[in-house]
Amino acid sequence: MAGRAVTGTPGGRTPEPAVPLSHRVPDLGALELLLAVARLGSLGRAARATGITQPAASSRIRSMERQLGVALVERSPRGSRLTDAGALVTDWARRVVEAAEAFDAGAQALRGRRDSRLRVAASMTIAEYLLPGWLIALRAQRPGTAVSLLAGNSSAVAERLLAGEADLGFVEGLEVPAGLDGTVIGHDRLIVVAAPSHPWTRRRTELTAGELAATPLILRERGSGTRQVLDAALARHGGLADPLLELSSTTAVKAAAVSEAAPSVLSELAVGEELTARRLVEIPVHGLRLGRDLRAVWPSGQRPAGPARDLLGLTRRAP
Amino acid sequence: MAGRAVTGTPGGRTPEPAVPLSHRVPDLGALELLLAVARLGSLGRAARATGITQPAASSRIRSMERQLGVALVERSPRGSRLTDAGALVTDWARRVVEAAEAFDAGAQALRGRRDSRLRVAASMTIAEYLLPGWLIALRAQRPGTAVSLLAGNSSAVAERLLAGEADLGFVEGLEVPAGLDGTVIGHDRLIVVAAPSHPWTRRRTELTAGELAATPLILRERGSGTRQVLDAALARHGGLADPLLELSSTTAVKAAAVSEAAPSVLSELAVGEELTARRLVEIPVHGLRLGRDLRAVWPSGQRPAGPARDLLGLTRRAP
DNA sequence: TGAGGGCATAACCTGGGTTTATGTGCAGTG
DNA sequence: CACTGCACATAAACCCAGGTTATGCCCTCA
Repeated sequence: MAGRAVTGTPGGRTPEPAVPLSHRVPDLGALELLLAVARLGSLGRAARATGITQPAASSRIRSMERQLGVALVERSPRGSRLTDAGALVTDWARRVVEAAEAFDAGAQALRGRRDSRLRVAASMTIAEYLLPGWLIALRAQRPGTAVSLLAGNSSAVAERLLAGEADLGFVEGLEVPAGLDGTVIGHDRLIVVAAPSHPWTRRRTELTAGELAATPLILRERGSGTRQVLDAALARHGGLADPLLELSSTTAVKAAAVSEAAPSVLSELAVGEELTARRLVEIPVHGLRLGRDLRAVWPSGQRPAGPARDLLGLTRRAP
Repeated sequence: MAGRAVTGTPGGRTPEPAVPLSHRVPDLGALELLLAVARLGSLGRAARATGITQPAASSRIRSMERQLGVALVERSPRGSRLTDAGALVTDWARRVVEAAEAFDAGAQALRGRRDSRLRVAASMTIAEYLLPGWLIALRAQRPGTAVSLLAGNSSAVAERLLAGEADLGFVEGLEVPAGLDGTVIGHDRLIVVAAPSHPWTRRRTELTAGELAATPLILRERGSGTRQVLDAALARHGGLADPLLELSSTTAVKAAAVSEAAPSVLSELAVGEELTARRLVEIPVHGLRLGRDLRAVWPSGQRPAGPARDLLGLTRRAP
């Protein structure tokens, strides 16, 4: 039997670094401070904006420069400007801070107690990849809104809504669960991806569903949402071959696909960045549709109002 | 006069939070530890993997749970497993850690002294969005390689290569600078984007280049690479209208496009994530090609060898 | 029932980051 | 030409998050 369940890291992964990442990368506070300096053009103003004193900011920036071995800001008696290297570092820092903002938005919703003003129930994929961005936008637009989040599969989401334990739900799937109304807010598809070095990226003829079904892939474990969709879609093409590797997290699958010599099937949402950076390449498959709608749902009849309506507005394709 | 140069943050931006992000998000060390727990299934093993002792790990996870107000791991006498909320948090944490890894890879190259084994010169866009990913991959594949990075425009890259001060260059543009050989490794295009609520996202007829030229946009300041390309492309369509807003960083432009009522033109690489998360929508423009090739370049005749060859291999579309 | 793996608690230590207080350099101004 | 304002640097004292060592409890398994 070929498909062994493996939970560890795949072969070509970065080895555990001798000195952990956190000792080589400035902490979030320092990165935020750097962004503030870039934005405001002065250490003192940046200090005030981040709620610390000017000497603290000065020392923090200095120790960051020492840690990175690069001068980041040019001090002058009239303010501070980024150096060229500083501008580059700031851009990288911004991506870290943005990820941290998404983390914060999600975590805040997750903590939310039952008395939150807006209770959201969402499927895993949506909760993981889309909700944090929406929540950041919601916070910008309606700063007061407290959100709580419950993540589960479609039927769990439906249950919560029908029990009155959630105000708005998000599900991915082909149809609206019974008892709910909904609207399509976007679309997700499973796509076949491979490392740029894989032979499939050089094919002249399109891959067929049959070929895909016959090829051992790197996949999420059986029972995951994406795995179910894939199993169903390929049933008519001879069924899925035993996977080359079964991993328990989407990220592990991506990492394996990047470094191993095998293709994988993943949600488009999960691999957006890898595709634009060309760490992975999409392989078109002839005649295989693995799309599914993303829907906002609510109990039949009760159109969302108040904060739920605000959030819904942020998520709609084109209102 | 419509186009005022503004460097501050645009209107609808998130206000400076009362308590900074860094106090609401666990630090990188804690996030790394959480990932290790997820991967290894035990606090003790995770502690060892991250170079701390078991009690330290225990206390760190506990304080993270206190901070977030959510139970993340389920302790048992036989190990620790993530809770549902923990799995979600771990996914968000992974994105932060990945951004930090990219930061580290870039910073390490930036620090690289002149004696590094591989000296890379790259254009801003490539250095910002693509190189960090490549460097992570290179580190995984050839752990020893020390890389140094110099970022500048195409002519600066060419100069460095010809002066023998860089081993491999990356440029975006329509042609290979004189004296260099090169190979196309990818493609970038400028695309028109707008917030999902913008009327342009609902057009039935495709936007024309003339309409685009006549519309006040949110743009990078004059002199930036993307601005030059856009100016040139729209010259024959009546020239660019005065911008609605001129901002000095790509991220500021993105933020403004998301929250303001005006479209923008940005590199596809810069907005990949916003597009997949549908915070921005691409607006097709009839008959306007704003593509440019991404090329690896080196001095004529001297085909890259050694580490330069390794890096080149990682970046190629399909070898 | 003893051994071992896994987590929690306690007591103590350390260092990075903070604050307050003060000094230096430059620019614009009456 | 001093004076004032602003920006950054330095110094000294403090604080606490996170680390370590030592130990105990709990559960499982041979």
